[in-house]
Amino acid sequence: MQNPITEQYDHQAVETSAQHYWQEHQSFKVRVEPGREKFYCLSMFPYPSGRLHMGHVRNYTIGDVISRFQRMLGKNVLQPMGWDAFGLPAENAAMKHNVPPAQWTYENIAYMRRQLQQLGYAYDWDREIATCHPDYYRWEQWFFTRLFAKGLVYKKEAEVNWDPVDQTVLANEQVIDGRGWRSGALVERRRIPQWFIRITAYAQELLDDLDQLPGWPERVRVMQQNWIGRSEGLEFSFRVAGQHADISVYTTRPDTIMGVTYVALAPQHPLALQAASANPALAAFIKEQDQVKVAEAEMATMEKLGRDTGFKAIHPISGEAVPIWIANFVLMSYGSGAVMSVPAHDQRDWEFAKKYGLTIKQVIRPLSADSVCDIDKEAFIEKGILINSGSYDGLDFQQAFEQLVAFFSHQGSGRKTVNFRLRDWGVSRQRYWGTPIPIINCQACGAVAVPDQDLPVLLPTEVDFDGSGSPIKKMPSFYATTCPQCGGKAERETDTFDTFMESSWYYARFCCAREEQAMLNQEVDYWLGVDQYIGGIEHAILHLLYARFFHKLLRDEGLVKSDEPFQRLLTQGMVLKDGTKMSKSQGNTVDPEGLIEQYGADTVRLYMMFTSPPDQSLEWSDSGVEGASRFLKRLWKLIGGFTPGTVQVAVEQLNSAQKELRFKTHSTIKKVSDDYDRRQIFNTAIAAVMELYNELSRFSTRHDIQDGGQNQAIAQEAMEAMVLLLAPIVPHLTHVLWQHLGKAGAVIDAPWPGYDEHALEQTSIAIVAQVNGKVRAQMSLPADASNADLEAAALGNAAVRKFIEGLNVRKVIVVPGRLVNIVAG
RNA sequence: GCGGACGUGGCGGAAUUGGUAGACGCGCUAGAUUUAGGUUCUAGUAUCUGAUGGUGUGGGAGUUCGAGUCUCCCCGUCCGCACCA
Repeated sequence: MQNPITEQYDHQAVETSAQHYWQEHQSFKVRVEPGREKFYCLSMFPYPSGRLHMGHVRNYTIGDVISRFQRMLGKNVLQPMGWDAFGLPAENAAMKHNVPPAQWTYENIAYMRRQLQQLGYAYDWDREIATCHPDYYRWEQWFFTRLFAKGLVYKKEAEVNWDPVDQTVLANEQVIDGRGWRSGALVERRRIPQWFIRITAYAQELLDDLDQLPGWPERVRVMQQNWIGRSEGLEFSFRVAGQHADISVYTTRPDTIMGVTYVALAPQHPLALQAASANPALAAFIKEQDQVKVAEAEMATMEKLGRDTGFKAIHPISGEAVPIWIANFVLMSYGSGAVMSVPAHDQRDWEFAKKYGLTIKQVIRPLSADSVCDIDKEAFIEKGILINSGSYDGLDFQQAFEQLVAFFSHQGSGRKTVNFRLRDWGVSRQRYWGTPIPIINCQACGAVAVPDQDLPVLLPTEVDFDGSGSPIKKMPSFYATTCPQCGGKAERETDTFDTFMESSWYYARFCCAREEQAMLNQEVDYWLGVDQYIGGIEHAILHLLYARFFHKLLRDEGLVKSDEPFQRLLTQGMVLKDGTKMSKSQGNTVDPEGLIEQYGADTVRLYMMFTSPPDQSLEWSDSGVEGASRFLKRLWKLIGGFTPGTVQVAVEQLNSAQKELRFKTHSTIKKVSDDYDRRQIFNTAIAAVMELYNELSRFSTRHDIQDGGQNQAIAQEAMEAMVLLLAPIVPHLTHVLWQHLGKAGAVIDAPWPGYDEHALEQTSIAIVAQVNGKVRAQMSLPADASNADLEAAALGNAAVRKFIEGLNVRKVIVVPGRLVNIVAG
């Protein structure tokens, strides 16, 4: 290999040289090393859509910087990469370009893998995973059959979008303005049997264990908390006058029960349907509400609408008869699809009551005089003291809650209930390009799991893809089979799994990616949990919740030992251009490949890390890339043009200029180390190194840094620090410069630099003198000056005296090492 | 509507524990080199003022010797959830 040290920075030569070295030495291949501290750094794996976009580059650069930093700290770092390879885009591409989804996917993977390698990411490619490969999805099928045996999965009917022309199920994104995206036909709602996993059985644990995740951003935890949506309340029933059926309701405000003036039903509620069967006007109203629900955009501004059913409910305490209404704001999918309505103390109930002239009865009064309570203007929704509630008068919320729960429990007509907003996870997709669900349906035996020895259920890749539904639904060679239990004729499930299934456990499979005999092996005990996970905020809820859930399922199957998969989470911000998200549909993308060609991978990496903190959005700027490139050229020129010497730094012999530069070097090491490790803010780390560069550059114009003495030694120390501190961000350039500085071994194997406390000690420090909080003078004082010395220096300062002349000094505040503030008046 | 984050030069952003606001980079201005342009280098660059100095972190109040940072109210932007009983 040609020596890439040339006068001009040749990024191509530099990057080829470094990448060759890593490949030859298998630098990033890792194995379990018991007793050695590990670090597992994972970036969310990409969908192989064809080419990398800037969002990928940002995500993977952040992960690579953290990985390389941890490696320099001496840890055994696992950084794997793979492909979230199943999904709808492959099917769309198949139809558009007439190429089988498998071929399209594998071609994209090959292309994107090369792009990632160009960027110099330190991945252990021996662990590469593609989720569409049977070696991967077979274990997902196996695991599903374990859950099936435990009763953690079940089948029930659920709604899908049905295109009556194409005779196919549509994903939500394929429904545009209520019509199929290809046929343009009005989409219908159909109920078909689908598989569900009981995530609700883990709802409480998923909520509680958020407390075990201090390394996650607060907002992600809050989002998950809201999504799980736990509430405590009372569940009880109303008898319906003249009917057998009761109406079960759930309330979080049992204290307002004496204020119930009507009961509201969801349009789909059984009693609503019963009332409609004898009343065409009601039936029409219900049908109308069903249609409105399809157009979700209108939900936001929807007016509250309802109809009286004519039925009366009997209040369980007062025995009073109250009307039963159908209301469009009551959801069939939450609670029991019916609510007790207390218009005085619930704003929705209040609006509804006002509109239809229903009674409003106040039963709560404010606790304090500050609260505004005007039932004529709006509902009073705060908790307070009960009134107009018979024997419950005078109680507060908590007392009323307990007494009412006791009352209903004693009667056997109600109980305290915990409700979750979280629904069970529907995993069936009526799609081709996904993991086949390993179930055989037998007329006699019902749903039977595919036995272990028959796994995997292979997804045929030689398919005729015409786009009207999944091809395997039309392939008897796939679905015709026999029942594993009775041996009779049976059919396979032709649905495939939601692709969130694959991404819910890939982090664990990376620990033992080539294991052929099991889903996971004991290597996961060494590598898990993931110490640092990096990905987009758009996955804050679904992916991260499903993966947490799956981890608990794996734990309960004895496959992993911990409760949570991801210890520390970094959610990187979007890449924007002209103020909006960079995306194909916006037509404002910048192709990373062209940039890498023009400027090199290091410039692209540096720019990405320098422009914004990782969790904030990044505004694209072409001139910013130029700036990053300029800095690397300057660095190259300074260090590449320097000849390293053999003289050691002799701390005791330094003059003040040398001491100053050395102070800068070591304070930079200290600051940058903290930025990488604790703060995870890289733009300020780079800025600090730039400052050190500027100082060294100034030093080199005033002093001969090739003097064979201390100037050279101190300059060299600064250069070595800069190379090491930038190594995680611009690994190629620093690889070559490290060699140039005459160091043995590669920079990736160099230890992270420590700083010398002694170098941080200063003999004199700058102190600010303030008068009444305003800066009036800068003073240079000995570092060991006492508070009294500082005060005396400030009071004696000519500039300060001008401002306190004729005033009484009332107080002097001394902040050691920083400032003196004189309060005078 | 509810929940969360945020608001600092022409721009991206810095100020980590309440202690010199504007680090670093971009852009811009002037000069040097080269000169066809670009590159590179040097100096300057919040704002008002001739200067001393005054003003300044969305607006208003407050706490403090001292507030970009803490408290309250208002305005605005972004994100999430969308009638959750």
